[in-house]
Amino acid sequence: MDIAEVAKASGLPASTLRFYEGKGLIESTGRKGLRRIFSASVLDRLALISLGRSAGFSLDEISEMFTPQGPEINRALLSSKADELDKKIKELTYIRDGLRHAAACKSPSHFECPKFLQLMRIAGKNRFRQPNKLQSNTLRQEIEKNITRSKNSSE
Amino acid sequence: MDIAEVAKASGLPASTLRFYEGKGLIESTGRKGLRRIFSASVLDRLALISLGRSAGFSLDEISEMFTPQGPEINRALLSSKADELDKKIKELTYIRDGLRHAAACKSPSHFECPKFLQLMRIAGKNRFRQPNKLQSNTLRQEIEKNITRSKNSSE
DNA sequence: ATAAGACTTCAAGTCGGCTTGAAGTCAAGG
DNA sequence: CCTTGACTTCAAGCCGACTTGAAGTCTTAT
Repeated sequence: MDIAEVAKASGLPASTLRFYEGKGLIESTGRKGLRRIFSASVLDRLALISLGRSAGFSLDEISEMFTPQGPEINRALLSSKADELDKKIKELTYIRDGLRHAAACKSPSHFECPKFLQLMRIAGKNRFRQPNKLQSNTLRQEIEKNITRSKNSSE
Repeated sequence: MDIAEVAKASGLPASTLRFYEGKGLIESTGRKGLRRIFSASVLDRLALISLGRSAGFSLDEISEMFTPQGPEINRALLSSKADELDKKIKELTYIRDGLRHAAACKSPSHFECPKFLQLMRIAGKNRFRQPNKLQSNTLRQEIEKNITRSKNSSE
């Protein structure tokens, strides 16, 4: 497929596809003259990237998930990401309930509604000043530590 | 409280507080010389802003939730936001399950695992090329339409 | 053979959400 | 009183994720 076909099939502009290729997120299988040729499997990959983005992962994080440096790190990383998502889901659930309640509540100001405040407090637990980008360094380091540990213990 | 106290109590840097004030997200109750004075209630507000941010809302969206132009729009907006969150939560749940499965799955490549692909397909339903910022224009317009409609019908 | 038009590269621009820096003001303690 | 250091303003800078524009190359249809 050429880039226009991929663009159409994926819904992403060609500029984004080039950008992603530059970042190493996708690969073209070759060139015909200057023009990139993609295999259809790039569509799965793009779907996954899109999904990852919408789950709040950065492009760099997504490419980490894709490019396993060993067979294990990928799984560990994946499941750490799943845990992250799990926390996020719980948080969002509280916030959603808070919003729903606020929308229905008769209190003149939401700050005067104890139920709302409580939901917000639960939602805000152990999260204040969370960074813009998830600090995957820490995450990464943890995983690497684990792997090192398990390598060591198996030697 | 002066800005340093608010900063300490909220965990946000003073620069962010000034920035938020500039955006109209928070207000200082006065000045002492040049220095801003805040009332303690700004902390609730900041907690809410933080929460909203972590729910993925932009500062502009958050300020819309705060500044009701009528008594009704706020509730309608809030509950639209809750619906948005609900969709997001469902999506994230599928993605999380997908990641968990991928982490546990024996297939050499995730693309070869039918279960994973299926989860990803469900997660990806009706979402491809979702914008960076939620297009709250549309949302807003819808709400305004509703309000206009209900005003008209009640007149 | 040539012209249109789809592709290419690379640099620069955009947007949101802040942060940083320079230059100035002011309150409080010694 | 005067220094110090926490505050102030305003402009510019930064990061991620793209988009846009200019200038060039190729394919293809006539």
